[in-house]
Amino acid sequence: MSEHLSEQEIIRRDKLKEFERLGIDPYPADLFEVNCNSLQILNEYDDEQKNLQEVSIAGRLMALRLMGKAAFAGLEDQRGRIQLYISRNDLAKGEDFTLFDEVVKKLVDIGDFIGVKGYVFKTKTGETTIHVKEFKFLGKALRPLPVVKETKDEAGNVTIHDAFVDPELRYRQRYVDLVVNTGVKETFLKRTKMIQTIRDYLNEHGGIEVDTPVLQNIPGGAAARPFITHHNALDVPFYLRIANELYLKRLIVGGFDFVYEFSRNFRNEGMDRTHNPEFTVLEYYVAYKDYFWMMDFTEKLFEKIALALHGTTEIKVGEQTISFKAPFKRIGILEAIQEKTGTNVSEMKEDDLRELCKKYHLDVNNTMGKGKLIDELFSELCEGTFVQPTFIMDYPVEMSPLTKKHRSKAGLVERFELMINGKEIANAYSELNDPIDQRARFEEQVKLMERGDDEAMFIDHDFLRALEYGMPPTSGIGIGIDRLAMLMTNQPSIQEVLFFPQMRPEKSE
RNA sequence: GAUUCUGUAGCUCAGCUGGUAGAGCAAUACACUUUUAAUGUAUGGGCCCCGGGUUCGAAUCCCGGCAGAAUCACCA
Repeated sequence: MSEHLSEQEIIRRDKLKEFERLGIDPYPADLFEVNCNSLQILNEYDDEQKNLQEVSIAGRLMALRLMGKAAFAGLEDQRGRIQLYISRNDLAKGEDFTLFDEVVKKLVDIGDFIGVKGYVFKTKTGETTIHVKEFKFLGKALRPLPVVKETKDEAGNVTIHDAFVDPELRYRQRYVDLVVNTGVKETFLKRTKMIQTIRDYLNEHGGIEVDTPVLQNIPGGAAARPFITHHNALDVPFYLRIANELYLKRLIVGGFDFVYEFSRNFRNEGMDRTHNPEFTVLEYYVAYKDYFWMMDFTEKLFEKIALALHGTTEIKVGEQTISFKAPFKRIGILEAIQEKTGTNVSEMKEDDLRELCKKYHLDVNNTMGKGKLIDELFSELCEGTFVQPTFIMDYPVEMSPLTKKHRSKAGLVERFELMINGKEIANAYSELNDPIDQRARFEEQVKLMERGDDEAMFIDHDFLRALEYGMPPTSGIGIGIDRLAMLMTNQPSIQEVLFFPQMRPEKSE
């Protein structure tokens, strides 16, 4: 860190010496008893009853207006902001006015932590305020916070002055963003509530939350480039997981009927407003179920989340209003392509599919098999058009090496993806539990790899061994938690729903 | 990875065809016991992202870095 201090930082450091001179510890160790919060006071204070006459509250000083022998301050705690009224006489100890004249008027800065005790009242202008009787300094801020102010016009429209908006500063110094920008905390609290809702729902239905390895010998369960690392004692490479699917299925083999994990996954790929190198996927696997059951179960979950967060199933996302009311629309991928292009691709050969892709100016090459070409057609021409929640069903077998073959449609598998607002939010299937078929599918992947597909899967022999011991029919799903959080909080970028989105390291000085 | 735009005070931003810096808020000092973007008066604060070049002279023009944003490509 730079040794260079700004004028304001030097002044704040000098104030520490003043505290010392006055015998006040600017970083006291003892606890400060808090008996309420700002939101409670604003909600519960009744000027007729004169309740809340002994409140004790602590937080960060975010505004200070000195008025000679009195002062108004804004105190911000976890729940919001409350005004304080501080008068010189109230803080006096006999004839000693040090606390007001020195501490409040000179040494306290915006950003400092303070604790106060007093009674609640309403000012002339009707603002609920704490009349401070006791004042305790709790912690000095040596760096000045950006000062963001709000004004309201007659219509009640809020104007924000000097907003702290530079995305780089906001993400690198999220702690400042959280302090200064109202609404940021709200987004993250909603994310937490969303995860709690999911956990409750899964637990209610018999789900068992588990943890499986992040460091894996074989990065399986998805098609993606992994991060690689090295274990010194064993002198072997390890991969950071790109998915946890194969481990959860091993647990189904082991006799658990319903397991789930919020899995932090890592993929060594590009980053943009919908991709972070580490991201969270919820996966759950339920024995003796198929993908139809999974659709029913999952749409109810989404409806529940919407209700828990917004009290309604209609949610505004950007320009769109999305209805999370179950049931969701269901359509086969081939039907979806036919709907958009007018071409029936179900009987087409690989070369014809490649020609069709070229007709739509899609970027294709010879390493792409039939399945990948269909996937290309769908994701380029169709995916973005599904705004309302829609289950896209029955994918080509080539793209789905871990999925059970369709019970009646040749060449397809029992898989669905859930599209919302033009994005894939979930991916699920009737799990492939035939070990001989699974081995053959892995071998297909090896051939793709030999053709140059750098995202084809590795063979996981231990996983095959597990399947050979027998796995019950099972349905499993993966849900992109960050993307779901973006939808549910109406945020346009993944960085807004991750506390600390990945960024290039700051240059050290 | 490609293209476009951006980088000036703690924060938000001005700064023209080149003449070595400005505003508001914040800070400092004084006044003010119900203010609320408090007010009034005064004051201080800058490696103009970094490194080269052109020039008598560069925040400004040119080249090269670095960092960020937006769009596109790959992916969830």
